[in-house]
Amino acid sequence: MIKVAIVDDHRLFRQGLSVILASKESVEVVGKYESAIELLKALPDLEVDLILLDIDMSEMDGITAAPEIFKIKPTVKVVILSMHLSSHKIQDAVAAKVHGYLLKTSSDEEVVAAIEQVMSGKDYFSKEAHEQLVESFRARDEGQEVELTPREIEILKLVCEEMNSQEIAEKLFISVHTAETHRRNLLSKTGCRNSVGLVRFAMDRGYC
Amino acid sequence: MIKVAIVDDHRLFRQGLSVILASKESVEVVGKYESAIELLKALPDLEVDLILLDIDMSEMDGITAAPEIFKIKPTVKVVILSMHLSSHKIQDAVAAKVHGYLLKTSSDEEVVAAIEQVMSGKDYFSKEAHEQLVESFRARDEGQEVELTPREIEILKLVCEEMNSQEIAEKLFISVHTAETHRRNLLSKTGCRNSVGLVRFAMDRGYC
DNA sequence: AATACACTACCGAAATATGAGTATATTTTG
DNA sequence: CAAAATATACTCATATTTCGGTAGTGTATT
Repeated sequence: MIKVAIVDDHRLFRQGLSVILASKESVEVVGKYESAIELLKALPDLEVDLILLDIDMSEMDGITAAPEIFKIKPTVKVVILSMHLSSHKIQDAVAAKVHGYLLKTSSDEEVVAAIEQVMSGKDYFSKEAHEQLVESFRARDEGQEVELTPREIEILKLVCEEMNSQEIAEKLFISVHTAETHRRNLLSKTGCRNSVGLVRFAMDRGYC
Repeated sequence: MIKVAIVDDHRLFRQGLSVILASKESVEVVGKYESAIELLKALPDLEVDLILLDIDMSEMDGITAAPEIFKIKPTVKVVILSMHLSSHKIQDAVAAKVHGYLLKTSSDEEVVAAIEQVMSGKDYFSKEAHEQLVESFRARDEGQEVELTPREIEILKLVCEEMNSQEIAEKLFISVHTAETHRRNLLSKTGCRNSVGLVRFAMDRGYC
């Protein structure tokens, strides 16, 4: 029996998945948590083989939580359960060294298959996630992997709050020129045409 | 036994909820659909008392679907199951005359309670949804109920696509002045400070 | 020591957006 | 039909963004 924990802030989903998995022969649900923080608290005393981790959670998202999980229990397996097919999230998930990525549109059979495969030592990425990943690598070859500096991210967030360069400068105690330079660099790095593009970029990346 | 149908594009959620509800005495799940369109197709021949309807679906969202459902089966009850607590969505749901609004963070007991209450003829709105609704009405008293004209929505969408007034004008075969006027009206109606605010507004309203 | 990078700051100019008005044609609606 | 709402177009003025440069300073890495 594979000991599985479920982390998802939607109680109905958590309970439903738990009932489904409980009916499977190879799987045993040993814990349900409504946030990554709760899981992290319980983890040291938890006997668990694999964690099904939601991404979109309010307090701490799954991808941030994964490294923390591995710090506490380096041998535990982590499989991401996500709603949407965001290429950045998949890339982040891979970078966080999770062992699998599933969509909530999957069937229960696929979840069990993924759990079993991951426990056997192989990673499991759903077909859609896999395709998205391949596409991302292609796009990377084509040219751009957008890497923002911490300061740029800071400026980006303020742009998203409807602030103009003047206000950003005042808020960060820098010159307007500097704020403008950062904005220009943001535009050129992201390939956006204007601030509208920046907001969309920021939202896609989860910066706001 | 109350005959219930479930509409949600996440198969795991759909199946999980179905299993949960199947174990309840008063409820019988008579159908599961992964999109509103599928449900609408099946509806004429479906004996159903109440439909649990997800909001965030790719093809047709729940709130758009509700009126179509009532056209086909005027007596059926509709309860919205949503992930997030967006005040606009709740308002839209109320406007669409659905009979209930639940969050996916609810417990299974609350879902059953809601189903039973709605079937008894009363509406059921979760505590959080109710509070949000009260707040919205307060905000309405304070001043603004933002109503955009179809043309304004059209301009708004193009703004969200990183187009400037010149390009919008060309695209819509109107003068730049007109495009600019629409933009300014959008800013003043929504109370936003710049285009960045407009994008966020548009996203919140589901225009993009 | 040299190189690279991030952050900072500036200049000048062109393109766009925003603010405050006015005005008219068309469509919708009571 | 008349009134109201909507879409259209304009002027003048100012603010802001965007684009093209250049460049010093500190820090980390090779």
